[in-house]
Amino acid sequence: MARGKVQLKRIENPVHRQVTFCKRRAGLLKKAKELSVLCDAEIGLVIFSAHGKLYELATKGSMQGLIEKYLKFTRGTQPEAITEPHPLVMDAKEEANVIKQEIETLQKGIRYLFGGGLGTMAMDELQVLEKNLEIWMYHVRSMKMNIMSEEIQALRDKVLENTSVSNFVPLVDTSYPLIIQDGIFQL
Amino acid sequence: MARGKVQLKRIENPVHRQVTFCKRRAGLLKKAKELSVLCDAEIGLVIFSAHGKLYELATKGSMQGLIEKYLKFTRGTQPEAITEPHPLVMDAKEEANVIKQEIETLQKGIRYLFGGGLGTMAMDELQVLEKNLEIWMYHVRSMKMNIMSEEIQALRDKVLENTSVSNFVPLVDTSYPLIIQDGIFQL
DNA sequence: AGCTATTCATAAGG
DNA sequence: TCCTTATGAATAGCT
Repeated sequence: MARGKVQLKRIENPVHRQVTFCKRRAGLLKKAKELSVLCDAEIGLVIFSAHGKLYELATKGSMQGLIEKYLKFTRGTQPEAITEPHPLVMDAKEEANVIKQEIETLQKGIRYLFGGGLGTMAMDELQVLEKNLEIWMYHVRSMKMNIMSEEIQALRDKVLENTSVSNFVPLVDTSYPLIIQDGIFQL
Repeated sequence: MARGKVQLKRIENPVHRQVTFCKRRAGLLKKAKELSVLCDAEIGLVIFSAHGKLYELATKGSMQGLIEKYLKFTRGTQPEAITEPHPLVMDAKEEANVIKQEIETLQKGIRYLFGGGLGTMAMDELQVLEKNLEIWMYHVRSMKMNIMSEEIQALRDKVLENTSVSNFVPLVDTSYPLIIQDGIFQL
């Protein structure tokens, strides 16, 4: 474009990224409108910013109508799509929604760290993020303890090697697992 | 654009219109992809040609997922939005794929943050990760406390409004900062 | 938010 | 449809 060729990768500088997002978003929406008018096409454009804000455009009619048209169109193309709301499937869907929500919150949290406080998170989102951080912390500490207990075991073996007849009493009992089994916490 | 300024109206010549449609459609799709990559945005673009042919683009995940996200988003904004059972039953496989992709992105973010895979981390790396998690937790809790103290202040103002002569004694003193100033910890 | 130097997109023509 | 080219648009880097 201008004063420097663009790299086709995520712009790391948050300020640059935000500025570019504003400019290019405007450009994209304009182009979409132009194409629709010039060539008599029906266009729907949905943009979710990295911070979750929504920008949209629907030429000819509403986005709702366009979505329905799209779904009807793709139904015909993909005949194996499920058309029956099976109770079991619905349960799985529900669960998937919960997970998606959590992922979104986590992403927001990461972006908050990256962008240096650009995001504005609500209380409930913060609660989820905090809980997940605790879970991660648990994992990290589990791994640390794993490493430590392995090291202890190795040292102990060494000690036993050097004292064939040993009256060494371990300070820490590693015959039972020191840490809780991994996988108890699920994101 | 070139060799002649464009008129913002439907191109009457069908051949010209078709050619322009092809070119500009390609350009629009390209621009949408670029915006998504450069600015980390999630974009959905649907184009129905005048003859009813569909062209589409969904960055990050599937169009189905994006449509669901969009509808969820607009449900909250538009209370009078359609709440009738939408034919949006996505098959579980597709949904799982979307989620997996999101998780991958999330992991990428984490790996980027802490540099290195979680699976094969040495003790010193784990120490760094643990410390970063603590810092993150600090940020999250600071934000929570910010929100809470703001709420307390707002409630207090309300109470003072309603009791012109007040003998109300605050339980928490917010005349001094409740939380440590943000930005003390630096990644 | 504006400004300009550049790069990009593309209308017209072959 | 693809290539070329002249030219209008978009926009990156600054301020």
